[in-house]
Amino acid sequence: MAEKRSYYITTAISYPNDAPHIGHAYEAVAADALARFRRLQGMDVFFLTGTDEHGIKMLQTARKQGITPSELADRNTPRFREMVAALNCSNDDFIRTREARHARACEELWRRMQANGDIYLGKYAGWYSVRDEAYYDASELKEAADGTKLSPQGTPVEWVEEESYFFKLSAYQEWLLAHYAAHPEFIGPETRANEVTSFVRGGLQDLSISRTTFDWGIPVPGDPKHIMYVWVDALTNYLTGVGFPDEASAKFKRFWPADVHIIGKDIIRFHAVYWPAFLLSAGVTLPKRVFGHGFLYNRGEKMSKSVGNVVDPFVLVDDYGVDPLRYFLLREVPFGQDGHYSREAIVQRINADLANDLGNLAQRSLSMIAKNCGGVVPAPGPFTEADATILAAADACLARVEQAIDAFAIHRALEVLWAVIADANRYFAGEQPWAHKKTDPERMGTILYVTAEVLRQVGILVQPIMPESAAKLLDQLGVAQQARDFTTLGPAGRLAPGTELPPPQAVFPRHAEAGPAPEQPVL
RNA sequence: CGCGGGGUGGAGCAGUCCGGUAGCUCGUCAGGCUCAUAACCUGAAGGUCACAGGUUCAAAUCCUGUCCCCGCAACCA
Repeated sequence: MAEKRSYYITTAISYPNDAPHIGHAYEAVAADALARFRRLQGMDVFFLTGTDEHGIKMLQTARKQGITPSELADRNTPRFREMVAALNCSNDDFIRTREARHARACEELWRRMQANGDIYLGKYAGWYSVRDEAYYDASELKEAADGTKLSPQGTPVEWVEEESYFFKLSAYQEWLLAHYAAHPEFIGPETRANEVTSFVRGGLQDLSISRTTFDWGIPVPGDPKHIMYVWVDALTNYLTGVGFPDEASAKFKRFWPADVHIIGKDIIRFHAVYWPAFLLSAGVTLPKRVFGHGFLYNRGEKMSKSVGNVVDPFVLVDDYGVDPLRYFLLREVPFGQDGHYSREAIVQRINADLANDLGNLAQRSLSMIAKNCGGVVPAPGPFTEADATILAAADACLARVEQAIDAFAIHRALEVLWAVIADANRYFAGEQPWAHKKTDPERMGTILYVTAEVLRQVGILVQPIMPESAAKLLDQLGVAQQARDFTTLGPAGRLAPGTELPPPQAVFPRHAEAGPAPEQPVL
């Protein structure tokens, strides 16, 4: 009995200083689809998400609202948990960085970096941007019209002097470059890898990794007036999630190193530069990949509360349903690139792809089976060339979809499936099963069988994207619960003639938008 | 000279790395079918591939320059 391969996938942990928005939803859904895909491939998957509750921004937001940071975290973290649930994500754990297990992990990581001689106490004097949570070199600064200094990102900076621990990041520059060269798959997509490489080539400075100006965070071991820099804290969640520092634990041995960290493109630097350096210093194996997805824009505009185009993921789920929303996000936006969303685009996808193409194919074939084949899967006669061709196309899907998923091209995987769905609609129209009803019922049965078999395979392959809808479709095809993983694809799991089918029901109804889209831009 | 992405038929995109008949989805128009969720199938119209030079037998694709748009920098991943 071959041992199952393990697969550890994470999202970035969300910053709960405000309610979740569509960007969080997008990342969670993408990671979930990947996790579900690997499970169906037979892998032993661990999927982690959570919230990053420390950091000075939490402190500031809390102060503004007149509450403590822990109250703020307690108020917002549940919203993220609920969002993940509302999106039907299959995460195996949900980590909060305030948990005791996480402090243990951070402390241990710190001690090891220290033991390795990479942490030293110094004095930091520099231009600090509170908003960016980062120090900047004087040469990086810009000046505003009124003469005040701004960070390269345009945020205000102030001159700060404090005692601080430093991490010898500079010592890792060459090693990082060598690592990128030796593992070109480490950073994806390629454009992000190029950015990171050129950033590292530009030279790395030691990183200030502690603060003494506030106490919201994890204290430095042995020097508790220092609080760990929020990124040391946040990145370590990936280790905490699988049991670090208990490296002997079954979980840690099973799942570390992570197969992939799914993150937003804006935090690539932390994951592709700092994180591997920390881990190398601490003697912990590096994650295999870091993948930065793109951003979603509302009709080409940045979402903004003042413009009124912020989209609440809960509202989208209510309006369109979880599965259509998941499908839209993963089909419309090439994974790794930026994308746009709008109500029109979502409705367009739902109606064209889900209702017209897939839903209608199921309906037209299943209703004929219900009416003309006594509601059981018909026994096919000999296959014609057309039958064999469409079956072969369906059988070939798995390999092509796997290839796309391996490349993190989720949208391509869906393209592959929808190409087969289009072929099947063409096949159905061309073979005209209804024309054989009276003259050649066996031929009709064969066509319906072949169509249903194509639907079975599509249904199985689309489970990671739309778990509930795929389940409904497979129910209607009489596919047993235990016959829905990828080993049943291809000839191995052909529909069994004679299987009784439930009365067909529309799986993907058309969506009629009530009234004009509310967020029409008036520009 | 802030950083990054992009300008391809009405809309949104692929193709650009590795030059060689310009492709897809949606929309439009015409036809077909009638099993089906007014769905499905077929066909058509529609593009000097931002602009200007250059290299080449040949450029959307390579080189140089120019113009324009968008995102980051603000309650963002």
